[in-house]
This record gives sequence, C-alpha cells and structure tokens, in this order.
Amino acid sequence: MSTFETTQLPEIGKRIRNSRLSAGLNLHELARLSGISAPALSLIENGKRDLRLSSLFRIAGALRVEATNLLHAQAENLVTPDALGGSGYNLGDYQ
Amino acid sequence: MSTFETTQLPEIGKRIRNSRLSAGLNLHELARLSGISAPALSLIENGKRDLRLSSLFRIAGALRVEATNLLHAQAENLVTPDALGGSGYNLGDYQ
DNA sequence: TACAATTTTATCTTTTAAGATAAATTTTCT
DNA sequence: AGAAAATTTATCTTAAAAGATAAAATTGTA
Repeated sequence: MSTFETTQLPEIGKRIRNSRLSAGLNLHELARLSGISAPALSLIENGKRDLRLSSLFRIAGALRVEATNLLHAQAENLVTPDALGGSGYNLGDYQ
Repeated sequence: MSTFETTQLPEIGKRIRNSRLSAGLNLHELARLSGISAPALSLIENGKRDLRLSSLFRIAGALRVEATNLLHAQAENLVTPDALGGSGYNLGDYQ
C-alpha cells in the first residue's frame, strides 16, 4: 500500500476532525453545512476514503479553514515578508 | 455551477501545467512518472476533472512540488518567524 | 507546405466516491 | 446501569474518476 493511503489520508482525516471539533460541530452538522453525508465524512475523517478535491474544498469552506491547512501539517504562524516592513529580502542569519 | 468547478479547478490545472512545463515534461512523460494516463492529465490540466486527493499527490510527487503549491496561488517567499531570529512574536506595525 | 510531436477529445470498461438509509457500535450524560 | 446522542459500519444505487485505446485537432519544425 502507498504511504498516501496508510499515512497521508489518515493525517488529513485527523486534521478535518480536529477542525470540526474546534468548530464545535458534530458529523451531522458538518454534513449539513458541507453537503457531504455523515457516513461519508466518517470515512474521510478516519482516512478510509480517497476524497475528491471538490469534497476537500466543501469541507474546508464549511469549517472556514483553508484547504491547504487540511492537507499538510500547518506551518502555523507563517508571515509574509511585507508584514515585517523590511526590504523584502530574507537575510537569514546574516547581520 | 460552483466556483470550484468554474474557477478553482481550472486554476489548479494551470498550476499543474506550469509545473510540468517548468520540469520540461510532456504529458506522456508525466503520465509515466505519476501513473495517471495522459488523457486524464489533459482533462485535469484543463480543469475538467474533479480529481482525487491521491491523484493530486501523485502528480505533485512526480513534479517534485508540494501538493499545497498546486492547490493555492503560492504565497511564495513565506518565511518562518524562527528564520528571522526574533522572539517568535510578530509585532506587526508595533515598534 | 508537409511531417512529426504533442495535446485534446471520444468511446468503452472498471473502479470507487458519494448519497441514502438503516443497523450496530461507541461515547456521553443523567 | 440505562437512555440518548454521536459515530461507525453495512448495503444498495448512482455518478463520476481513471485506465486504455484510437482518432482528431493543435502545435511546432524542417
């Protein structure tokens, strides 16, 4: 089996579940909001379904999170160079 | 029709095509690398197919890009706070 | 313009996502 | 423990993704 099926899909499912619980929703409510049935959501959250991109976006929309944040472990607190008011270059360790 | 079908899928398709061309591959070669047939890739690149997550990851893997970068317009040059050597807090405009 | 390579479209088959519903299981609360 | 709520699993149906192949259309080049 591929690492996608054994590792990535389950991880994506966990992120969806975390987001749903953070939003204080049960499967039935997320089903209503996303238009994806509760049984299907259960399979997805448990990493047992290779969902379509449209489903990922519907879920993300219903949970008000970025689809990207459901795909990968969040690099949370990323910041654009602009927000730092600097030259736009990242000087790294240089000083 | 949803904005996903009319807007997002075509945009994702364009990013895949850009990445493929940047990698100097034709559809036949990407098909071989990703295990997705050239006709299917053509539909995907033209935003006419609601692909599965596994397909997105296989394509990203073959192109050696992050799946995330195919999903959304890249916020290129994002930087982690750590790389800036600061406190970890983003002070924004505060000085 | 002709030829070659690439891409697109069409058709057909197989596989699987997803909906609906119901039943079973697990979790939560009184 | 018992009842209620939530989740999981099963079954069946429908829709659509994806493979294979071939043909048509486009694009690039000698």
